[in-house]
Amino acid sequence: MKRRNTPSKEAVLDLLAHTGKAMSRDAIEKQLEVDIDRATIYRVLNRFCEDGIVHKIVAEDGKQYFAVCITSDEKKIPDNHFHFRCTSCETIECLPEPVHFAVPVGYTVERINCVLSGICKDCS
Amino acid sequence: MKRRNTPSKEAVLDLLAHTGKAMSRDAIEKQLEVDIDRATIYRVLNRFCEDGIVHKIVAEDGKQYFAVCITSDEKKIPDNHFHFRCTSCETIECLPEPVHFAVPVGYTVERINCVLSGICKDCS
DNA sequence: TAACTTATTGCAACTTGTTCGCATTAACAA
DNA sequence: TTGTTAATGCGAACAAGTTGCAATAAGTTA
Repeated sequence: MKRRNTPSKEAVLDLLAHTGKAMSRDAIEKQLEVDIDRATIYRVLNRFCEDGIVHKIVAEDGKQYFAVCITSDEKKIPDNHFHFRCTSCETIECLPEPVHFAVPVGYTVERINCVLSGICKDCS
Repeated sequence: MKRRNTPSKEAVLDLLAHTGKAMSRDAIEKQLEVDIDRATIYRVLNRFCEDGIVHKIVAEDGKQYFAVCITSDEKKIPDNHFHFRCTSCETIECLPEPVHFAVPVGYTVERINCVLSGICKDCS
């Protein structure tokens, strides 16, 4: 199933690329000038995830947040990185800090979801 | 407000202590012989969290999981530790692996929520 | 042991995040 | 220009978690 370009996809991706932070569906919906349906936003975002254009983080509030993956050219953010969730301004950003871990023998890690939360530099 | 001992609290804590893993509310509810209301289970668990008896993890499925905190005597699990979620047997366990991280200046970390997911040794 | 205070429970209703079915619309290739 | 089918909007459905309230029961005090 080949992908098609639509105004919705473009608007969402533009927004994510500009803010640079990880955003929840309702944050995206609010910041968009155009009105896009809830379900559509989720579908667009999940498609981006499948295509490796954005990645999804689940914070301790149980909500999904989406952020663009940094392209390999200007790779400032490693594949496995920490995320920082500011409980004051309610934003989530990707930290350049890579996640190092080791698991006991026999365990296979397929995905990681690491979120540090607290107060960011702008709010402290 | 002083805490009271009730059969519900005891049953939930016993279960968590025995399995040693982090469990979701519905897993707890299913494994209990006694019938305890959804809301009650959440209230019991959240009270345990407040009292520092159990800790809460939010996995990438957006659900809350609760596990007993290891007491300081036999401290095998450090305060900040990784969690491993097996997507096959759907269990979450605390790993002895501590989480090491550094944040940019100006950031204050108050809580961490780190979950690795994949296949555990029993399922591989 | 009886009376009393209030933490705890069960129930039902509610909120919120996310997904799904389906008919309609619109990319884009032929 | 036409045809295929991916993408959308809408409403309903679903699930996790919370909340209000009246009823129950722990544990303290008399």
